[in-house]
Amino acid sequence: MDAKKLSVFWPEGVKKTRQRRCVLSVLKNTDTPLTAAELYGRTGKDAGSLSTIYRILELFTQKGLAVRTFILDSDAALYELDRHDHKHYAVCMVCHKIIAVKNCPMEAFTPDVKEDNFHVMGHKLELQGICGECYKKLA
Amino acid sequence: MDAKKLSVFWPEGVKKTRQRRCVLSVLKNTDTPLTAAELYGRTGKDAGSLSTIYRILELFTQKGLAVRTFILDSDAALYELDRHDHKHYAVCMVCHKIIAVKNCPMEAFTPDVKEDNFHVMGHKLELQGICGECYKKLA
DNA sequence: ATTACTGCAAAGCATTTGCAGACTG
DNA sequence: CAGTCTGCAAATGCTTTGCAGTAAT
Repeated sequence: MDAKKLSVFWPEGVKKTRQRRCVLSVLKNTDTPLTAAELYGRTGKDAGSLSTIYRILELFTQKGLAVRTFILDSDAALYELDRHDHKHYAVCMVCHKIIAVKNCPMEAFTPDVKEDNFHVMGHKLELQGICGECYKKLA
Repeated sequence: MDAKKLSVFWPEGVKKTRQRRCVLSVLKNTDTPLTAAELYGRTGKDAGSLSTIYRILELFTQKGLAVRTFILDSDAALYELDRHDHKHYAVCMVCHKIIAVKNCPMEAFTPDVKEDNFHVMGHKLELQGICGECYKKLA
């Protein structure tokens, strides 16, 4: 993750610091969303204190660099680079692995909320189930 | 909400207390999910302390009487009676009103996670947008 | 009576914030 | 150098828990 490549991402007027570079780098090299704590653990503290990581994640989110999500009944927020690829997730109920879903059911769907005159602007879909590996292990 | 009707819901081996009756009654008469705090406020303290409400909600959830959800970027858990009606929600981005969606896009959809051999057992869908009232108010 | 339930207060997480010092541009 | 960012520690908001007292069967 050399600085040149990262600089492509960098928004105007945002200072480059070791911590921010580090957080961006980790996000760039991960394809599943991470919690702030996971990022903290995964960076060997190069990304700074936990509070700094939270601040950086909020900054990135505001600048449109990252997106924040929540998964199921978990209470920790997940962050990932915004790759603009309209992703959804399947979550394994056994090992909690997170798997990207390639296609989206909403593409050809018009939700029936018209009677309320609701203007749909986006959606969030999450599949629950059991991943192949865990399924095999089941008796 | 007389006791007779509520007793239909009551699971075996669970004691009937004023607090539990009260929580069940409020849930029964509401069609949008509520937070523990909302329940607390709405019951005039008949449902007991906040910690009791949390305990009751967890009990109901374990007994299959209620279901727990999370909405978008909110961090508070929502609870509602489990009416087994496969509901989804549309959430207004302005006033945060929650509206039930009548039909489900997943009915005729097979998600493309087969390559991972993922066994889909359920899903969660949430629409984001602006409700009719808020839309009108926008300049 | 026995056993389970409640209230209170304190503890636990994830996340946010105040402030003084450190670093970027 | 000026303005911003970071670290630390304390504060917050939601939720859980320990314990002693209270109520249900």
